[in-house]
Amino acid sequence: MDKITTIKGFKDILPDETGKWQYIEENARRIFACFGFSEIRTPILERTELFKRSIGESTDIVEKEMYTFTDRGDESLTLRPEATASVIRAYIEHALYAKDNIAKLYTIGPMFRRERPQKGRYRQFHQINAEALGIEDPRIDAELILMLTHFLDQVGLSEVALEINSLGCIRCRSDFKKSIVTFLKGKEKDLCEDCRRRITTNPLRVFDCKVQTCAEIIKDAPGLLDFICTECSDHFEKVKDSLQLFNIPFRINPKMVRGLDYYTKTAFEVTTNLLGAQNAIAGGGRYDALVKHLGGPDVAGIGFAIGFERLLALVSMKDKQFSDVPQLFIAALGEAAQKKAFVFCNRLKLKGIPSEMDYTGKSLKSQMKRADKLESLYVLILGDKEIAENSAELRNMRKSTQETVELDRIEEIVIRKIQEG
RNA sequence: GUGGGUGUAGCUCAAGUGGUUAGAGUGCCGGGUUGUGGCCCCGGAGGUUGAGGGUUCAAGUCCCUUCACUCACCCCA
Repeated sequence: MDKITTIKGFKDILPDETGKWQYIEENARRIFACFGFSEIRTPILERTELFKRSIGESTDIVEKEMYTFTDRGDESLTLRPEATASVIRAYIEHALYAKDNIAKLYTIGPMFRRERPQKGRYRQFHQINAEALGIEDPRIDAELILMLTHFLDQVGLSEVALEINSLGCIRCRSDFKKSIVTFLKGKEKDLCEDCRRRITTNPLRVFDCKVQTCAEIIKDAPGLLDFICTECSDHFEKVKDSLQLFNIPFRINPKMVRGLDYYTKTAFEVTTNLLGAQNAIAGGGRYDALVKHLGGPDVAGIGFAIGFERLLALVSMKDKQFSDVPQLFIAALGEAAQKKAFVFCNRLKLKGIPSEMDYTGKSLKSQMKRADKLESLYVLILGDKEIAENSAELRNMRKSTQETVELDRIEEIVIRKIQEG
């Protein structure tokens, strides 16, 4: 019989890792709440049309990376490859804009993309997303970036860089696209195969092609930042000014092009060089046309996504205690002692004191070993001798000290000891 | 989808050019102590060498096929 295993690119998150996951999540929740964000949870399965319309038909995600299937009859469904589309869908569907002009939302959960797995890339991966809807002011761009960098700093992430760019609005970007296509016309034969394809699919992508000859050619092309309209460039200036108010270091990367069609104006990425080929640990940007494009009101938006697994890989947390250890382990010897131990052990749990015992009736030595392995603070030794004398031995495992306590008062004594530390 | 690397005990890895019964560390279980953890000492369990086929007197080792993992390209978190 063959073993049944996880499918390619999917991972179990095992008990010794979940503490770290919770630590990251708790920090995100606390900090995001402080910035006025509320949690939203949306389904991981959506109608395929949602992603086609928001992310863009000709993007890699939609063209070849989605888990799409036909549900029984004829409806096409897709496991979400990213969160923003779902959040906006919910925002429109429940008319959240009618309750408040401004909505600040975050969500944490799994995303799915069917790519070849490699370091820092999985087919099921997790993201922490934040979206601010209804604010056009460039200060919110900076505030969101401030929240992101503050969060990364709080969870102990260093050696990361912030890169920003402006992609222009729908109008100036499409003008720019045209000028790039014109520029590349006639030079096709010197471009790599991918870039020849990009001319029709996504000409801006030629900018970050790693092939030497393509880089040479595109070097002389007009830059997006020189091309954007006054409104967009004004917006970008204000974002930069606001970032400087908080001394957030950033680098302008005019070649940064984001992979989703809906981005406009401000785009940003937090990168590292410690993760191999996957250098982006967080990315985001403004998407002022998306809400309307998905059938909602004409509302501005901006958001970011943090790659959970990539973040975890970078955060060193060896000094922190992530798992709860039992405060008391009861080593019981013999029938009568086990019965007493069982009652006592569970009474402590009901009082909120983590306690453990052994049900196998093994030797005291092996029970002590288990208590040690669990890193229990105290061990209560309860045997026939103690039962007969109406007492028990209470051992402090850290200090290796031990004392005899009255059996009738053990509950009270143990609780006091534990509270004293 | 394309290319490289790697598959041996739960985990990390050994086994010159093919050659007895595939080893070690760690972890697990037990003993050394009739009822006391860690350190130390001793013992035990645990393997279809990823799978299938081929060459050979003989394959963990060589050849073919296949699968898995992994890194990279593309793209992205």
